[in-house]
Amino acid sequence: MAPRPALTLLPRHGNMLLKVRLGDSQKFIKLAEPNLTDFLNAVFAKFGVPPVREGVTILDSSGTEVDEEVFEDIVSSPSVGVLTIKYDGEPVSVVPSPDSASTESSSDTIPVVTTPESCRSPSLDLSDSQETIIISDTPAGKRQRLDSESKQCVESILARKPGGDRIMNEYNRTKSLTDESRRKMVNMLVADMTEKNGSSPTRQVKEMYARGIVTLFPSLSDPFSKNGYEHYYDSQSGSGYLAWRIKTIQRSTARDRRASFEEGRPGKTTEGGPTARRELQYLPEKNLSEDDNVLSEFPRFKDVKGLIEQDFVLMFGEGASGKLLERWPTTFKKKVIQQCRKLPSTSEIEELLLAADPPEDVTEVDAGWDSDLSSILLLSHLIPPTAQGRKKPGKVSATQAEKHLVVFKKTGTSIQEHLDEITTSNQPYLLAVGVRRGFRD
DNA sequence: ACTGATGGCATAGATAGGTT
DNA sequence: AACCTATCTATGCCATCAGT
Repeated sequence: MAPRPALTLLPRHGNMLLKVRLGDSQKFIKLAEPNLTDFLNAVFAKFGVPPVREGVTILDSSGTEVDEEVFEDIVSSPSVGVLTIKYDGEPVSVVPSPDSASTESSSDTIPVVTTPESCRSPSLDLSDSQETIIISDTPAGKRQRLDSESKQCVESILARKPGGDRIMNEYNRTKSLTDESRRKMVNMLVADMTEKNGSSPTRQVKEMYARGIVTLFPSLSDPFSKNGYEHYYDSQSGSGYLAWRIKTIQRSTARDRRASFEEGRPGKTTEGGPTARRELQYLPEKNLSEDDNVLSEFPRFKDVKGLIEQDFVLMFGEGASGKLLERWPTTFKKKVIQQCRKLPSTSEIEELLLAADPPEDVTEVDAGWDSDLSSILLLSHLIPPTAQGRKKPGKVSATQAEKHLVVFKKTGTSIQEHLDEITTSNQPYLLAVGVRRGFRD
Protein backbone atom coordinates (compact mmCIF):
# COMPACT_ATOMS: atom_id res chain seq x y z
CA MET A 1 0.00 0.00 0.00
CA ALA A 2 1.38 3.37 -0.92
CA PRO A 3 2.29 5.95 1.68
CA ARG A 4 0.19 9.08 1.84
CA PRO A 5 2.45 12.12 1.74
CA ALA A 6 -0.41 14.49 2.39
CA LEU A 7 -0.48 13.48 6.01
CA THR A 8 3.18 13.70 6.74
CA LEU A 9 3.22 16.76 8.94
CA LEU A 10 0.36 15.92 11.18
CA PRO A 11 1.05 14.36 14.53
CA ARG A 12 -0.92 11.33 13.79
CA HIS A 13 -2.97 9.10 15.87
CA GLY A 14 -1.13 6.42 17.77
CA ASN A 15 2.37 7.62 17.20
CA MET A 16 4.05 7.21 20.49
CA LEU A 17 7.64 7.51 21.42
CA LEU A 18 9.02 4.91 23.75
CA LYS A 19 12.42 4.80 25.32
CA VAL A 20 13.87 1.36 24.92
CA ARG A 21 17.03 -0.08 26.31
CA LEU A 22 18.71 -3.08 24.74
CA GLY A 23 22.09 -4.08 25.98
CA ASP A 24 24.09 -0.95 26.52
CA SER A 25 22.28 1.37 24.24
CA GLN A 26 19.03 3.18 24.66
CA LYS A 27 16.95 4.48 21.80
CA PHE A 28 13.60 5.99 21.03
CA ILE A 29 11.20 3.73 19.30
CA LYS A 30 8.38 5.22 17.33
CA LEU A 31 5.31 3.12 17.50
CA ALA A 32 2.20 3.59 15.45
CA GLU A 33 0.10 1.60 17.83
CA PRO A 34 0.62 -0.22 21.09
CA ASN A 35 0.96 -3.69 19.76
CA LEU A 36 3.58 -5.95 21.22
CA THR A 37 4.49 -7.66 17.99
CA ASP A 38 4.90 -4.40 16.14
CA PHE A 39 6.84 -3.03 19.03
CA LEU A 40 9.32 -5.86 19.06
CA ASN A 41 9.77 -5.72 15.33
CA ALA A 42 10.43 -2.00 15.54
CA VAL A 43 12.92 -2.55 18.33
CA PHE A 44 14.79 -5.24 16.46
CA ALA A 45 14.94 -3.08 13.39
CA LYS A 46 16.08 -0.02 15.26
CA PHE A 47 18.79 -1.78 17.19
CA GLY A 48 19.74 -3.85 14.21
CA VAL A 49 19.40 -7.19 15.88
CA PRO A 50 17.86 -10.36 14.52
CA PRO A 51 14.15 -10.55 15.06
CA VAL A 52 14.10 -13.32 17.58
CA ARG A 53 10.87 -13.62 19.44
CA GLU A 54 11.71 -16.57 21.61
CA GLY A 55 13.25 -15.89 24.95
CA VAL A 56 12.76 -12.17 24.80
CA THR A 57 11.34 -10.39 27.78
CA ILE A 58 10.25 -6.80 28.11
CA LEU A 59 10.67 -5.16 31.48
CA ASP A 60 9.34 -1.84 32.57
CA SER A 61 11.30 0.70 34.59
CA SER A 62 10.54 -1.15 37.80
CA GLY A 63 11.84 -4.40 36.40
CA THR A 64 8.39 -5.91 36.07
CA GLU A 65 7.81 -8.08 33.08
CA VAL A 66 5.51 -6.64 30.46
CA ASP A 67 3.66 -9.38 28.66
CA GLU A 68 1.36 -9.18 25.69
CA GLU A 69 -1.71 -8.87 27.83
CA VAL A 70 -0.66 -5.69 29.57
CA PHE A 71 1.66 -4.25 26.96
CA GLU A 72 -0.87 -1.96 25.47
CA ASP A 73 -1.95 -0.57 28.81
CA ILE A 74 1.60 -0.09 29.96
CA VAL A 75 2.79 1.80 26.91
CA SER A 76 -0.37 3.83 26.77
CA SER A 77 0.13 5.00 30.30
CA PRO A 78 1.69 8.43 30.54
CA SER A 79 4.10 7.19 33.19
CA VAL A 80 5.72 4.47 31.17
CA GLY A 81 9.46 4.74 31.69
CA VAL A 82 12.25 3.08 29.83
CA LEU A 83 11.40 -0.33 28.57
CA THR A 84 14.18 -2.82 28.70
CA ILE A 85 14.56 -5.70 26.32
CA LYS A 86 16.10 -8.72 27.93
CA TYR A 87 17.15 -11.96 26.40
CA ASP A 88 16.56 -14.95 28.63
CA GLY A 89 19.52 -15.79 30.81
CA GLU A 90 21.05 -12.41 30.27
CA PRO A 91 21.57 -10.34 33.38
CA VAL A 92 20.12 -6.95 32.88
CA SER A 93 20.30 -3.70 34.70
CA VAL A 94 17.01 -2.00 34.74
CA VAL A 95 17.18 1.70 34.17
CA PRO A 96 15.37 3.51 36.90
CA SER A 97 13.42 6.44 35.66
CA PRO A 98 12.76 8.98 38.37
CA ASP A 99 11.68 11.39 35.70
CA SER A 100 9.37 8.98 34.06
CA ALA A 101 6.27 11.02 34.56
CA SER A 102 7.73 14.17 33.12
CA THR A 103 9.67 12.60 30.29
CA GLU A 104 7.02 10.33 29.13
CA SER A 105 4.53 13.02 28.69
CA SER A 106 6.76 13.57 25.71
CA SER A 107 4.78 11.07 23.75
CA ASP A 108 1.87 13.43 24.03
CA THR A 109 3.53 16.78 23.85
CA ILE A 110 6.36 16.44 21.40
CA PRO A 111 4.91 16.85 17.98
CA VAL A 112 5.89 13.75 16.16
CA VAL A 113 6.83 14.52 12.64
CA THR A 114 5.81 11.45 10.84
CA THR A 115 7.48 10.36 7.74
CA PRO A 116 5.54 8.78 4.95
CA GLU A 117 6.93 5.48 6.10
CA SER A 118 5.39 5.80 9.48
CA CYS A 119 1.98 5.78 7.89
CA ARG A 120 2.72 2.27 6.97
CA SER A 121 2.65 -0.51 9.40
CA PRO A 122 5.86 -1.30 11.23
CA SER A 123 6.03 -4.71 9.69
CA LEU A 124 6.19 -3.17 6.28
CA ASP A 125 8.68 -0.59 7.40
CA LEU A 126 11.04 -3.30 8.33
CA SER A 127 11.30 -4.48 4.80
CA ASP A 128 12.68 -1.08 3.92
CA SER A 129 15.34 -1.12 6.56
CA GLN A 130 18.79 -2.51 6.12
CA GLU A 131 17.82 -5.52 8.08
CA THR A 132 15.88 -7.86 5.97
CA ILE A 133 13.16 -9.30 8.09
CA ILE A 134 11.51 -12.32 6.67
CA ILE A 135 8.01 -12.56 7.92
CA SER A 136 7.59 -16.20 8.54
CA ASP A 137 4.48 -17.85 7.23
CA THR A 138 3.47 -18.99 10.64
CA PRO A 139 -0.12 -18.33 11.70
CA ALA A 140 1.16 -15.49 13.81
CA GLY A 141 2.94 -13.91 10.89
CA LYS A 142 -0.08 -14.30 8.74
CA ARG A 143 -2.27 -12.71 11.33
CA GLN A 144 0.15 -9.87 11.65
CA ARG A 145 0.06 -9.26 7.93
CA LEU A 146 -3.73 -9.34 7.97
CA ASP A 147 -3.74 -6.96 10.87
CA SER A 148 -1.49 -4.50 9.17
CA GLU A 149 -3.40 -4.65 5.90
CA SER A 150 -6.75 -4.17 7.52
CA LYS A 151 -5.42 -1.48 9.79
CA GLN A 152 -4.12 0.51 6.85
CA CYS A 153 -7.37 0.04 5.06
CA VAL A 154 -9.35 1.46 7.96
CA GLU A 155 -6.81 4.14 8.63
CA SER A 156 -6.79 5.39 5.08
CA ILE A 157 -10.57 5.52 5.00
CA LEU A 158 -10.69 7.53 8.20
CA ALA A 159 -7.98 9.82 6.91
CA ARG A 160 -9.91 10.37 3.71
CA LYS A 161 -13.39 10.91 5.04
CA PRO A 162 -14.40 14.21 6.59
CA GLY A 163 -14.59 13.78 10.32
CA GLY A 164 -12.33 10.77 10.31
CA ASP A 165 -9.43 12.72 11.76
CA ARG A 166 -11.66 13.81 14.61
CA ILE A 167 -12.33 10.20 15.45
CA MET A 168 -8.65 9.39 15.44
CA ASN A 169 -7.98 12.40 17.62
CA GLU A 170 -10.67 11.37 20.02
CA TYR A 171 -9.22 7.92 20.31
CA ASN A 172 -5.78 9.36 20.77
CA ARG A 173 -7.00 11.55 23.56
CA THR A 174 -9.26 9.19 25.38
CA LYS A 175 -8.19 5.76 24.14
CA SER A 176 -11.83 5.22 23.52
CA LEU A 177 -14.70 6.43 21.36
CA THR A 178 -18.07 7.75 22.35
CA ASP A 179 -21.12 5.98 21.06
CA GLU A 180 -21.66 8.79 18.64
CA SER A 181 -18.15 8.63 17.26
CA ARG A 182 -18.29 4.90 17.04
CA ARG A 183 -21.42 5.17 14.94
CA LYS A 184 -19.84 7.77 12.74
CA MET A 185 -16.80 5.61 12.23
CA VAL A 186 -18.92 2.58 11.46
CA ASN A 187 -20.97 4.63 9.03
CA MET A 188 -17.85 5.86 7.26
CA LEU A 189 -16.34 2.44 7.03
CA VAL A 190 -19.51 0.79 5.85
CA ALA A 191 -20.05 3.54 3.31
CA ASP A 192 -16.63 2.81 1.96
CA MET A 193 -17.22 -0.92 2.12
CA THR A 194 -20.43 -0.76 0.17
CA GLU A 195 -18.91 1.65 -2.31
CA LYS A 196 -16.20 -0.83 -3.10
CA ASN A 197 -17.99 -4.10 -2.60
CA GLY A 198 -21.63 -3.46 -3.24
CA SER A 199 -24.44 -3.64 -0.76
CA SER A 200 -23.60 -7.14 0.35
CA PRO A 201 -19.91 -7.35 1.01
CA THR A 202 -18.44 -10.75 1.58
CA ARG A 203 -17.70 -12.04 5.02
CA GLN A 204 -13.98 -11.59 4.49
CA VAL A 205 -14.43 -7.96 3.62
CA LYS A 206 -16.53 -7.29 6.68
CA GLU A 207 -14.08 -9.16 8.80
CA MET A 208 -11.19 -7.15 7.44
CA TYR A 209 -12.82 -3.86 8.35
CA ALA A 210 -13.66 -5.13 11.82
CA ARG A 211 -10.14 -6.37 12.28
CA GLY A 212 -8.82 -3.07 11.02
CA ILE A 213 -10.80 -1.16 13.61
CA VAL A 214 -9.41 -3.01 16.58
CA THR A 215 -5.92 -3.11 15.15
CA LEU A 216 -5.96 0.60 14.60
CA PHE A 217 -7.73 1.25 17.89
CA PRO A 218 -6.53 -1.51 20.18
CA SER A 219 -8.47 -0.21 23.15
CA LEU A 220 -11.66 -0.87 21.24
CA SER A 221 -10.90 -4.51 21.05
CA ASP A 222 -12.91 -6.80 23.24
CA PRO A 223 -10.56 -8.86 25.41
CA PHE A 224 -13.25 -11.41 26.09
CA SER A 225 -13.99 -12.37 22.53
CA LYS A 226 -12.00 -14.68 20.34
CA ASN A 227 -10.68 -12.18 17.86
CA GLY A 228 -11.45 -9.02 19.75
CA TYR A 229 -13.51 -7.52 16.94
CA GLU A 230 -16.64 -9.63 17.14
CA HIS A 231 -18.64 -6.67 18.38
CA TYR A 232 -17.87 -4.97 15.09
CA TYR A 233 -18.37 -8.01 12.97
CA ASP A 234 -18.85 -11.56 14.00
CA SER A 235 -18.74 -13.79 10.99
CA GLN A 236 -20.21 -16.61 12.99
CA SER A 237 -23.46 -14.93 13.77
CA GLY A 238 -23.34 -12.25 11.09
CA SER A 239 -23.87 -9.65 13.76
CA GLY A 240 -21.95 -6.62 14.94
CA TYR A 241 -22.01 -2.90 14.36
CA LEU A 242 -20.76 -3.20 10.79
CA ALA A 243 -23.34 -5.82 9.96
CA TRP A 244 -26.14 -3.82 11.49
CA ARG A 245 -25.16 -0.76 9.56
CA ILE A 246 -24.95 -2.67 6.32
CA LYS A 247 -28.39 -3.96 6.98
CA THR A 248 -29.74 -0.50 7.57
CA ILE A 249 -28.28 0.62 4.29
CA GLN A 250 -29.76 -2.34 2.50
CA ARG A 251 -33.10 -1.64 4.07
CA SER A 252 -33.20 2.00 3.18
CA THR A 253 -32.16 1.43 -0.40
CA ALA A 254 -34.82 -1.25 -0.69
CA ARG A 255 -37.36 1.16 0.72
CA ASP A 256 -36.34 3.85 -1.73
CA ARG A 257 -36.63 1.45 -4.57
CA ARG A 258 -40.09 0.46 -3.46
CA ALA A 259 -41.18 4.03 -2.93
CA SER A 260 -40.19 5.05 -6.41
CA PHE A 261 -41.80 2.02 -7.89
CA GLU A 262 -44.89 1.32 -5.88
CA GLU A 263 -46.46 4.69 -6.44
CA GLY A 264 -47.25 3.82 -9.99
CA ARG A 265 -47.94 0.19 -9.39
CA PRO A 266 -51.44 -1.18 -8.92
CA GLY A 267 -50.06 -3.42 -6.22
CA LYS A 268 -49.86 -7.07 -6.89
CA THR A 269 -51.35 -8.05 -3.57
CA THR A 270 -54.28 -5.69 -3.52
CA GLU A 271 -57.58 -7.03 -4.55
CA GLY A 272 -58.73 -5.61 -7.75
CA GLY A 273 -58.14 -8.18 -10.38
CA PRO A 274 -55.29 -9.23 -12.56
CA THR A 275 -53.17 -6.85 -14.49
CA ALA A 276 -54.88 -7.67 -17.72
CA ARG A 277 -58.15 -6.33 -16.49
CA ARG A 278 -56.57 -3.12 -15.39
CA GLU A 279 -54.94 -2.64 -18.68
CA LEU A 280 -58.32 -2.65 -20.25
CA GLN A 281 -59.28 0.17 -17.94
CA TYR A 282 -56.54 2.26 -19.32
CA LEU A 283 -57.84 4.89 -21.65
CA PRO A 284 -55.22 5.99 -24.10
CA GLU A 285 -57.04 9.13 -25.09
CA LYS A 286 -56.65 10.41 -21.56
CA ASN A 287 -52.91 10.16 -21.71
CA LEU A 288 -52.36 13.88 -21.79
CA SER A 289 -49.28 15.93 -21.41
CA GLU A 290 -49.44 15.76 -17.61
CA ASP A 291 -48.72 12.07 -17.85
CA ASP A 292 -45.76 12.62 -20.11
CA ASN A 293 -44.52 15.12 -17.62
CA VAL A 294 -44.55 12.60 -14.81
CA LEU A 295 -43.13 9.89 -16.98
CA SER A 296 -40.16 11.96 -17.90
CA GLU A 297 -39.38 12.24 -14.22
CA PHE A 298 -40.22 8.70 -13.29
CA PRO A 299 -39.32 6.67 -16.34
CA ARG A 300 -40.13 3.40 -14.63
CA PHE A 301 -43.79 4.31 -14.90
CA LYS A 302 -43.41 3.62 -18.57
CA ASP A 303 -42.97 -0.05 -17.75
CA VAL A 304 -46.69 -0.42 -17.72
CA LYS A 305 -48.67 2.13 -19.61
CA GLY A 306 -51.10 4.30 -17.76
CA LEU A 307 -50.16 3.27 -14.26
CA ILE A 308 -50.75 6.66 -12.73
CA GLU A 309 -54.01 7.19 -14.52
CA GLN A 310 -55.14 3.76 -13.43
CA ASP A 311 -54.39 4.35 -9.81
CA PHE A 312 -55.92 7.74 -9.84
CA VAL A 313 -59.07 6.49 -11.48
CA LEU A 314 -59.25 3.56 -9.10
CA MET A 315 -58.91 5.83 -6.13
CA PHE A 316 -61.11 8.69 -7.16
CA GLY A 317 -63.24 7.43 -9.99
CA GLU A 318 -63.59 8.62 -13.53
CA GLY A 319 -63.28 12.28 -14.26
CA ALA A 320 -61.75 13.24 -10.97
CA SER A 321 -58.46 14.29 -12.46
CA GLY A 322 -59.78 17.50 -13.89
CA LYS A 323 -62.04 18.23 -10.96
CA LEU A 324 -59.83 20.68 -9.16
CA LEU A 325 -59.27 23.01 -12.07
CA GLU A 326 -62.81 22.45 -13.29
CA ARG A 327 -64.40 23.42 -10.02
CA TRP A 328 -61.83 25.99 -9.07
CA PRO A 329 -63.53 29.10 -10.47
CA THR A 330 -66.92 28.20 -9.08
CA THR A 331 -66.27 26.41 -5.82
CA PHE A 332 -62.85 27.22 -4.40
CA LYS A 333 -61.73 30.51 -5.83
CA LYS A 334 -64.15 32.73 -3.93
CA LYS A 335 -63.40 31.04 -0.63
CA VAL A 336 -59.68 31.32 -1.07
CA ILE A 337 -59.93 34.99 -1.87
CA GLN A 338 -62.19 35.51 1.10
CA GLN A 339 -59.74 33.80 3.45
CA CYS A 340 -56.78 35.63 2.00
CA ARG A 341 -58.34 38.98 2.76
CA LYS A 342 -58.03 38.08 6.41
CA LEU A 343 -54.27 37.51 6.12
CA PRO A 344 -51.85 40.18 7.24
CA SER A 345 -51.41 42.21 4.12
CA THR A 346 -48.24 42.07 2.12
CA SER A 347 -47.57 43.57 -1.28
CA GLU A 348 -47.44 40.08 -2.69
CA ILE A 349 -50.87 39.21 -1.37
CA GLU A 350 -52.25 42.54 -2.44
CA GLU A 351 -51.09 42.00 -5.98
CA LEU A 352 -52.46 38.51 -6.15
CA LEU A 353 -55.76 39.59 -4.65
CA LEU A 354 -56.00 42.33 -7.18
CA ALA A 355 -55.35 39.90 -9.99
CA ALA A 356 -57.56 37.19 -8.56
CA ASP A 357 -60.48 39.47 -7.87
CA PRO A 358 -60.08 42.54 -10.03
CA PRO A 359 -62.36 45.54 -9.40
CA GLU A 360 -65.02 46.15 -12.01
CA ASP A 361 -63.20 48.95 -13.75
CA VAL A 362 -59.92 47.07 -14.17
CA THR A 363 -60.05 44.52 -16.91
CA GLU A 364 -56.98 42.38 -16.41
CA VAL A 365 -53.87 43.07 -14.42
CA ASP A 366 -50.92 43.45 -16.66
CA ALA A 367 -47.99 41.07 -16.53
CA GLY A 368 -49.53 39.09 -13.68
CA TRP A 369 -51.34 35.78 -13.64
CA ASP A 370 -54.96 35.65 -14.58
CA SER A 371 -57.68 35.55 -11.97
CA ASP A 372 -57.87 31.77 -11.59
CA LEU A 373 -54.19 31.18 -11.33
CA SER A 374 -53.70 34.10 -9.00
CA SER A 375 -56.19 32.62 -6.62
CA ILE A 376 -54.41 29.27 -6.77
CA LEU A 377 -51.23 31.06 -5.85
CA LEU A 378 -53.04 32.78 -3.02
CA LEU A 379 -53.68 29.34 -1.64
CA SER A 380 -49.99 28.93 -0.97
CA HIS A 381 -50.23 31.87 1.41
CA LEU A 382 -52.95 30.14 3.36
CA ILE A 383 -51.01 26.96 3.88
CA PRO A 384 -49.58 26.92 7.40
CA PRO A 385 -45.90 26.36 8.09
CA THR A 386 -44.69 22.84 7.59
CA ALA A 387 -45.60 20.30 10.17
CA GLN A 388 -43.06 19.63 12.84
CA GLY A 389 -40.39 17.20 12.12
CA ARG A 390 -37.09 17.04 10.51
CA LYS A 391 -37.14 19.17 7.44
CA LYS A 392 -33.58 19.84 6.57
CA PRO A 393 -33.46 23.41 5.30
CA GLY A 394 -36.22 25.73 6.31
CA LYS A 395 -39.50 25.95 4.52
CA VAL A 396 -39.82 28.07 1.42
CA SER A 397 -41.78 31.27 1.52
CA ALA A 398 -45.07 31.53 -0.28
CA THR A 399 -43.38 33.77 -2.82
CA GLN A 400 -40.73 31.19 -3.47
CA ALA A 401 -43.41 28.55 -3.58
CA GLU A 402 -44.89 30.26 -6.64
CA LYS A 403 -41.85 29.38 -8.64
CA HIS A 404 -42.34 25.75 -7.71
CA LEU A 405 -46.06 25.74 -8.20
CA VAL A 406 -46.46 27.29 -11.59
CA VAL A 407 -44.14 27.45 -14.54
CA PHE A 408 -45.08 29.78 -17.35
CA LYS A 409 -44.23 29.06 -20.95
CA LYS A 410 -45.16 31.29 -23.84
CA THR A 411 -47.34 29.82 -26.50
CA GLY A 412 -45.19 28.25 -29.11
CA THR A 413 -42.63 26.96 -26.69
CA SER A 414 -41.92 23.35 -27.37
CA ILE A 415 -43.48 21.34 -24.59
CA GLN A 416 -41.28 18.42 -25.41
CA GLU A 417 -38.23 20.58 -25.08
CA HIS A 418 -39.45 21.73 -21.70
CA LEU A 419 -40.05 18.18 -20.60
CA ASP A 420 -36.64 17.14 -21.76
CA GLU A 421 -35.10 19.82 -19.62
CA ILE A 422 -36.54 18.31 -16.50
CA THR A 423 -33.77 16.36 -14.91
CA THR A 424 -33.71 16.87 -11.22
CA SER A 425 -37.07 18.21 -10.15
CA ASN A 426 -39.26 15.77 -8.33
CA GLN A 427 -41.96 18.26 -7.57
CA PRO A 428 -45.15 18.29 -9.55
CA TYR A 429 -46.18 21.69 -10.82
CA LEU A 430 -48.65 23.40 -13.03
CA LEU A 431 -47.43 24.22 -16.47
CA ALA A 432 -49.08 27.34 -17.76
CA VAL A 433 -48.94 28.02 -21.46
CA GLY A 434 -50.13 31.23 -23.02
CA VAL A 435 -49.25 34.39 -24.89
CA ARG A 436 -48.67 36.23 -21.68
CA ARG A 437 -49.32 35.49 -18.05
CA GLY A 438 -52.58 37.26 -17.62
CA PHE A 439 -54.02 36.13 -20.87
CA ARG A 440 -56.15 33.06 -21.08
CA ASP A 441 -56.79 31.23 -24.28
C1' DA B 1 -30.73 -27.51 7.18
C1' DC B 2 -28.13 -23.54 6.31
C1' DT B 3 -27.34 -18.87 4.93
C1' DG B 4 -28.21 -14.34 3.59
C1' DA B 5 -31.72 -10.96 2.66
C1' DT B 6 -35.46 -8.65 4.32
C1' DG B 7 -39.21 -7.16 7.41
C1' DG B 8 -41.28 -5.99 11.99
C1' DC B 9 -40.93 -3.98 16.24
C1' DA B 10 -39.23 -1.52 20.27
C1' DT B 11 -36.21 1.83 21.58
C1' DA B 12 -33.02 5.80 21.84
C1' DG B 13 -31.23 9.90 20.21
C1' DA B 14 -31.38 13.93 17.16
C1' DT B 15 -33.75 17.70 15.44
C1' DA B 16 -37.07 21.34 13.98
C1' DG B 17 -40.32 24.05 15.43
C1' DG B 18 -43.71 25.50 18.83
C1' DT B 19 -44.80 27.14 23.58
C1' DT B 20 -44.04 29.22 27.92
C1' DA C 1 -33.74 30.93 26.78
C1' DA C 2 -35.55 26.83 28.32
C1' DC C 3 -38.57 23.49 27.75
C1' DC C 4 -41.87 20.51 25.15
C1' DT C 5 -43.47 17.77 21.31
C1' DA C 6 -43.76 15.44 17.00
C1' DT C 7 -41.18 13.33 13.79
C1' DC C 8 -37.36 11.06 11.76
C1' DT C 9 -33.37 8.02 11.72
C1' DA C 10 -30.46 4.53 13.44
C1' DT C 11 -29.93 0.58 16.12
C1' DG C 12 -30.54 -4.01 18.02
C1' DC C 13 -32.90 -8.07 18.10
C1' DC C 14 -35.91 -11.48 16.39
C1' DA C 15 -38.76 -13.69 12.77
C1' DT C 16 -39.55 -15.05 8.23
C1' DC C 17 -38.61 -15.99 3.49
C1' DA C 18 -36.05 -17.56 -0.51
C1' DG C 19 -32.27 -19.79 -2.60
C1' DT C 20 -28.89 -23.42 -2.13
